[in-house]
Amino acid sequence: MGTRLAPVSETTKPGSTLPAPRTAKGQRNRLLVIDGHSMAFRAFYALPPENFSTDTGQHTNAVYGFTAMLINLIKDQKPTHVAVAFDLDTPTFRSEEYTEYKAGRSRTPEEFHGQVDLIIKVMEAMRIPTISLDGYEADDILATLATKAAAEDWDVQVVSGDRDAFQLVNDRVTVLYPKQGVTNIPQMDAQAIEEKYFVPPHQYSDLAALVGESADNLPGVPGVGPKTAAKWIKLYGGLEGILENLDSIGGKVGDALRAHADDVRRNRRLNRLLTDLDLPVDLDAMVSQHPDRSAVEDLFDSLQFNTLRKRLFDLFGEEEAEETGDEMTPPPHVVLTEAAPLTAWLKSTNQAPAAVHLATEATAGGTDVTGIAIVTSTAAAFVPFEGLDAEAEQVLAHWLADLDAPKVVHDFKEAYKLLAPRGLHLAGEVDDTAISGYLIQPDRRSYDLADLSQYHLRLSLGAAPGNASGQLALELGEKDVAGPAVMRAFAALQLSEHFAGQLVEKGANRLLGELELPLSEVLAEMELTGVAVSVERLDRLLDDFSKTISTAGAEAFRIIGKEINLGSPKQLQTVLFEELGLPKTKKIKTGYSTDADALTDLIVKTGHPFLEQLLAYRDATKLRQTVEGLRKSVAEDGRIHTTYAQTVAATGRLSSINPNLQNIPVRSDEGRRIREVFVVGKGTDGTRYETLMTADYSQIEMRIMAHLSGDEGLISAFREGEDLHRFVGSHIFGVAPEEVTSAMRSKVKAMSYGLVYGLSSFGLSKQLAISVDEARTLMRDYFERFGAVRDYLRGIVEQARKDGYTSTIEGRRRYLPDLSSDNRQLREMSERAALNAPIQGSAADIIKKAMLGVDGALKAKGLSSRMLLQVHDELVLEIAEGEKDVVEALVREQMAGAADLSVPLDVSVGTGLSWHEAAH
DNA sequence: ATCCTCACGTA
DNA sequence: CGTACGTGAGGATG
Repeated sequence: MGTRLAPVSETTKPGSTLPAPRTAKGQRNRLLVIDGHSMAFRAFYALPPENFSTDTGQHTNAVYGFTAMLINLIKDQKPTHVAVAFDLDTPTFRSEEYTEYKAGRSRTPEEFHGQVDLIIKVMEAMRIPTISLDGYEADDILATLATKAAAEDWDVQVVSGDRDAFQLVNDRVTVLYPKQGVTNIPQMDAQAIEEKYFVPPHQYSDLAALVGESADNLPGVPGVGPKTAAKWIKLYGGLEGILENLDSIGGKVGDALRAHADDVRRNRRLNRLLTDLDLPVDLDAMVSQHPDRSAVEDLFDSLQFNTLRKRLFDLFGEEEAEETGDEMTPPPHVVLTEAAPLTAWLKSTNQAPAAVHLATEATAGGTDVTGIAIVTSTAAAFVPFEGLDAEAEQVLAHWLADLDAPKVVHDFKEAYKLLAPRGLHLAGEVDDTAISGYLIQPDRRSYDLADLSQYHLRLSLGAAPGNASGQLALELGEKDVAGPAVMRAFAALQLSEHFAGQLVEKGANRLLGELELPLSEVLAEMELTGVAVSVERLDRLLDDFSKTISTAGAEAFRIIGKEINLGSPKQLQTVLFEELGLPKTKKIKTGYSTDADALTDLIVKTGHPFLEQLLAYRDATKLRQTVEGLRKSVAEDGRIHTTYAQTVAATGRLSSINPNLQNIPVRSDEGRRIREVFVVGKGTDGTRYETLMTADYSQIEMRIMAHLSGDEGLISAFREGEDLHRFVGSHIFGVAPEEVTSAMRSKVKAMSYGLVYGLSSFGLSKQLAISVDEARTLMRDYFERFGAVRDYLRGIVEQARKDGYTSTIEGRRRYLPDLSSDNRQLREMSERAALNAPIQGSAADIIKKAMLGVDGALKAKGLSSRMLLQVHDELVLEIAEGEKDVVEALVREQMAGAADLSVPLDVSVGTGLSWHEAAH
């Protein structure tokens, strides 16, 4: 949405209604006005477009440079008022008088397109007015504003790359004229102009009329430069005097002047900036405001301006924190260390929802809990752990574990894990604001409490406790532990109330209460448990892979006759494409790709021996890297404790970090050896574990596709337990199932899975190394046989475009606003996401439900076996002695029963002493 | 120190 | 010109 304003016919308000020229602080107002197009162009040429583009191919170098410049200017100049003026593409009075005006400029480069609109959007998000006026140039707007503001005794800074602005300079007005790029913008005051052009600012336009301005395609008098022009101006008191005394100027330049006198008069008419336009915006509307946080978040997200976002928020952050409204403060808190008052306080909450936030402190070993803040809508308390008497701890422990004491926590799983080692069990969770925030907006970058509070509540929490400023306070012995923790608990409570309505509106309440919240405790337990590894095996693998690396590396160096860093794509590009002169591969941002696909291609084409060694080297380094990471992650207890991120994947999947146990190699033999290091653990409190068990869904995504599309063919294939790809292949190729060759089967398999991702015939052709024609025929035949699949896929996108979101079988939504973007790449990306989200997301729903079921069944039966890992469609369990059969039965039952689809959910189960052995 | 790009592992 | 992730190295930037 643009803010370009239509020309106005009414006169603007008289100057008397302008705001007082002085701010409350008694300082003079400072207006910063910017020539938008001119600075956008400067920024464009200062930064290489190829380094600034979004994933969708929109170039952003001008937007970036402009925004960075603006942030710097605001920081340095501290204006009280800001505005940006833009030219329109319509004719101006200048081009109407002189058709050649600004002609001869080279066409705007392709990469510049769209960037001015984006700059306007940025201005909107920053709450800076943008002004343009039909028939006039931005410079005229600047001149009018500068004149008005100066008349009110304001200071004015005009930012423009156009020298015509120099005529505006006076005691109050300076011009910031970029020398080079957009970082070096010297101030041009009267003195600077006089030094450079030998005339005072008010006569600069006289001089420019004589000399000419090539940027505007205004030719001057041949042979006359600034020095001559200045001499004449001085002599005759200005251009008027010169033109009156044309005849008395001698020499060749005198003749030239007489010959071009009309040009000079025209130049002077055109370069005079108008200072009396009727502008539709008052000066007081330009008062500097804080950016619209959420708009900036969203916009900078799509522009991928991560650094700038930080710089912008840093700039406004401090002030904003000061301005946090009084209504957004927690109730005053009491500090409770004794049992009686604690009991009384907890009782007085009357079982109203209480937000719980842990005060923590970073220690060498990790994070220590120092106390707990408990905040209800009417009261707040802080319970420090130090000095807490045993009885009080009992009271606290009881309350924390009380299912009837409803609690709001931000990141419940983390709190649960922090309390567990102290023997404290956290229960009664009614909301986790990280998760509810995620369900409402599943594609946010961060669900940090401070970010969410800022975004949803406009509440600034300030820096997280435990940073540098906290440290300083600690040294001074006055660290306030309770205050920040209470504040954060309060923020979580506010957020929870804020989210309640939205959750209902978005149909996410059940998903939260019945799936995600209970799951967070299950995940917490899995993370605490961890998975046992054999350090000996890890070390052996490290050795083996290192040997392969040295051999392959040495051989690679021998072949090319020198040593380079094989891990540097840049150096590889030089060797491959320049020195060895191999054929070019697919283009990437920084040149030509050296990825495995490209290298394999090159092997086929050239058979160069270096490539093979390089691939072997790459393989081995990747594997070693994985092993090294695992090695570093082994905890004291000999187990690896991953962390599951429950609010990261926009589709509803979990992700695994520190380390990622969801991407342990499985496809190659060498890679699979890594799965041998994950072993059954020893067990502790009397329980002995005998084996690992893996249980996975077979072809869950295709089954969901069959269910959602209702395709009779697919459904009956699954119901009859046929080999899906063979079945589909026989239909597409028109042969009996047993006549489907492995080549046919793999084509069909690729296509089936491709469909789930929104694969195009082009993509299919590339993946199968067949012609686009053949791929197209293949797809056509597929859809002919399985028409409901095509209808379903089409319907998904249509529905999502209409609703703005897709839904999974459990009602989990993914919002896809870009489905109606006019940027094709953006739109098509969203279309593919729309195809995939219901399927991937439904699979995520199903396995999450299954995990709750398995966990519940294990507990109900009093078994000691436990879940360790989840890898999207697979669960890994550690089986206690004698429990194998009963666990296998319950796992099958719970996993298969996690959803009621029109096709069965097949589960395959295996056991073994290592993850590798347990695979099947 | 911090950010981005490339490459590559999984489902 | 196939979705969803996380990690680490190199290299450019501050």
